Amino acid sequence: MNGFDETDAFEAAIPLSQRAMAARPQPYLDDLNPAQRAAVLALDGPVLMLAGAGTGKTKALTSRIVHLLATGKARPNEILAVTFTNKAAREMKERVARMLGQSVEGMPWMGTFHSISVKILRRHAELAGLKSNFTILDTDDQLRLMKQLIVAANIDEKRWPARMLAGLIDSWKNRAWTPAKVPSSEASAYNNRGTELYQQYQDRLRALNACDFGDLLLHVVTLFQAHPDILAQYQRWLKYILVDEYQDTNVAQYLWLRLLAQAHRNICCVGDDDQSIYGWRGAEVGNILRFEKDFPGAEVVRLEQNYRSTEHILAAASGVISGNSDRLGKTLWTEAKGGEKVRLIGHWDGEEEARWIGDEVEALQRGSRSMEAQSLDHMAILVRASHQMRAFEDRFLTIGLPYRVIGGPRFYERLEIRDAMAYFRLAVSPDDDLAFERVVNTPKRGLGDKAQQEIQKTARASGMSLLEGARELLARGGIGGKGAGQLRAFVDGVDRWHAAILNARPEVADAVIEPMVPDAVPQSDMGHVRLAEVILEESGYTSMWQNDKTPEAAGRLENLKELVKALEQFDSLQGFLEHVSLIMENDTEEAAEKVTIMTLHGAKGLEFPVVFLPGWEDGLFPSQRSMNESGQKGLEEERRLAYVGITRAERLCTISFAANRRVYGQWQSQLPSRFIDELPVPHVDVLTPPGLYGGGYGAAGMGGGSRIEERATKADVYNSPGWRRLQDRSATRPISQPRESKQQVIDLDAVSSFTEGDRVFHTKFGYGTVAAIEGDKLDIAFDKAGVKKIIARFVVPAHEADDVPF
DNA sequence: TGCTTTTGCATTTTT
DNA sequence: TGCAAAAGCA
Repeated sequence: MNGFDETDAFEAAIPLSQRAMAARPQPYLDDLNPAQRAAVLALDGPVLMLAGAGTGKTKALTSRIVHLLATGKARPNEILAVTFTNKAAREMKERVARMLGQSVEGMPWMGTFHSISVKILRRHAELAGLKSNFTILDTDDQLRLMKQLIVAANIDEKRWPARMLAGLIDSWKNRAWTPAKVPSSEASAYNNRGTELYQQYQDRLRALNACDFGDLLLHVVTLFQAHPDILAQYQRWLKYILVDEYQDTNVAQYLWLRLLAQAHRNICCVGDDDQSIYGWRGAEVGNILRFEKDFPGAEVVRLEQNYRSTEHILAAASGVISGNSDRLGKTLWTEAKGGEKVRLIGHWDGEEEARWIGDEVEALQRGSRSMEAQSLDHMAILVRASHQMRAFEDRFLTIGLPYRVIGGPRFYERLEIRDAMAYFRLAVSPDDDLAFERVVNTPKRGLGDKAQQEIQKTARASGMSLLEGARELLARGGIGGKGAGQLRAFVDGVDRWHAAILNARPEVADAVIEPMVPDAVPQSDMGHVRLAEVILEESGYTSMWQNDKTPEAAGRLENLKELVKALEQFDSLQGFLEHVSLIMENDTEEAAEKVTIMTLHGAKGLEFPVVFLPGWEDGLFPSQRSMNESGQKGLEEERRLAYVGITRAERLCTISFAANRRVYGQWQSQLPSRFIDELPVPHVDVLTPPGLYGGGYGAAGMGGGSRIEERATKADVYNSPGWRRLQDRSATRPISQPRESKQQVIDLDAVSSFTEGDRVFHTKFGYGTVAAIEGDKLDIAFDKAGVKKIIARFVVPAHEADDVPF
């Protein structure tokens, strides 16, 4: 048992001289506005800081920490400061350090819910039925485990997918329900077998000495509930609690906090109910709405002065969010007057929208608008769903506009990285069965389903790990032919690597707590880095990719190299594994200037001078699914998402929608988002239909390039049903010209305007792609009709043809 | 076992 | 439409 050695966290060196701090003047207070100062000064008792977008919440939060230290109310190791993301935790650390003028190594309780939970849980693992060196499973492992249970339970995995079970169990854990506590109202979940499988899953996890993410919080909560003495110790230690993004807490996190805070009640929650956008993953807006009831006598401070956006942008955002009920209510204001109104523009279809935004980005980059030239880094396109990104990527690729997509696959989620990590896990703990399964036949060792099932059976029969099972199977010759030799080599390899780890650092044999984030100087022994290379070499994993001739192989080897390099910053393999299981991020900040494309969710907490918000169409945004599944609640969350989107913009915010959009390959006519009607008219500029300048088919300047500057004089144009206007537009928009002249336009430009790869439409053959060009004849690969040779003037660019009948 | 064809499906995502 | 996973085939 490793009870309270009181080593790292509690007895950590306290780098600050309390007396010096207390005597020092407090210049950080002068930097704050009255509301911020009030939030900082109210150190004792419960405080709810309602911080609107861009109101300097992090500043207030960090000042508060500094103030706690400066007044001597708390020592650095007595402050619990919780965030959701590692990024937020890092930022807070950096800012506190900067304000103090020294490092925050003495603040061990500043981190994410999960990282702090791990720290607590490792100390008391045995009380949760685990060993302190438990592993943290990733989603992959989780699903694999559940699949096994589902198969074992004779459930048709088609009808009841593992994903569904995973989601269900996750939602239960978010509500802090252990299997025993799942209410009977949930009994019908997952074909009536949800609770049963949940129990089995937890049993399996315990047997594997593993946790999933939900467990980290859940175990801590149940631990605190079952052991008041332990809870009391933490309550005594953690005198002051600060919580960021409180509106995003789920029930488990809420209980976690309440348990820790209930003794001294020095809890300061910072959040914005209007920015609660994670209800679908368990966040309870109710937590923040209920704060004053939970903590009677709480001081509520509103930060409403906004330092980010222009008044028009704020007014537009306020107008939209005011449509929600159940708000705590805030009114953002700014001293900055003037600026551009929020721009609103409708487009014919999604492609045109992408084209127009691309052109706008370029115009802004050149500085040809009323704004000085803007770096691409200052511009962002924020979409509701990631599939919307494609249109922009396509367009930006064709015009050569550098962009970055945030939210792609992460480094640590890549196949090769997970494989390599599984090898490391196996080396660290050879009884990690999930890791074993993952790599026992990667690279191919001739161990197919049959051989693996034999191993499983042997292991299960004598209740040992898969590695031991394999060992025994080999010993009694239960496995034949070529697989045997390779399995032998694999088992020996794992033994060797494990021995190497024990050798290098004998003291970690029983998994003493490793520092969570290994700061600063790595130890001089390069043992584990070399060992990692050796593992990848000896296992044949590296050569597997070297022999692979697919185009991705080179990249994968690169990634592996990067992984090994990342190891250098840690002082052991297990320290690294711990870090990675909690920190799944890839923040490769590239130097080159690029426009950012990301989801609205991903944009929370960020800001950009110029923001584009495309796809404001009912069904897409607000998302139909959200409304179907969660009704009014869903709609309100979507509205908050709109609010988040608008408030990301500092100076220029452009909202757009398209009349037609291809949804799963089908053309659909779209209605402008209902949120558009909620934009307050005086703060919106309605742009008339865009001209086509530099558009696709070589007709630069043709359609009257300056049309873009025209603005509707009647601001309420968009109050009329938007789609009617769009119908009108379909008749008058410059590029289509009056119908009769269309043919002529094509005649003039057909030959030069098509290039290979263009999408075209033919009245008889339908849609196709230009495969080759010979003079005025095109080889076109039609989607339905095969390849045909067509005279150019008989086809039109595909987007020209998309006059969807109303 | 590995490749090709077919089918089914399709928000938002952190830890 | 386009992708990923599963079935089907050599």
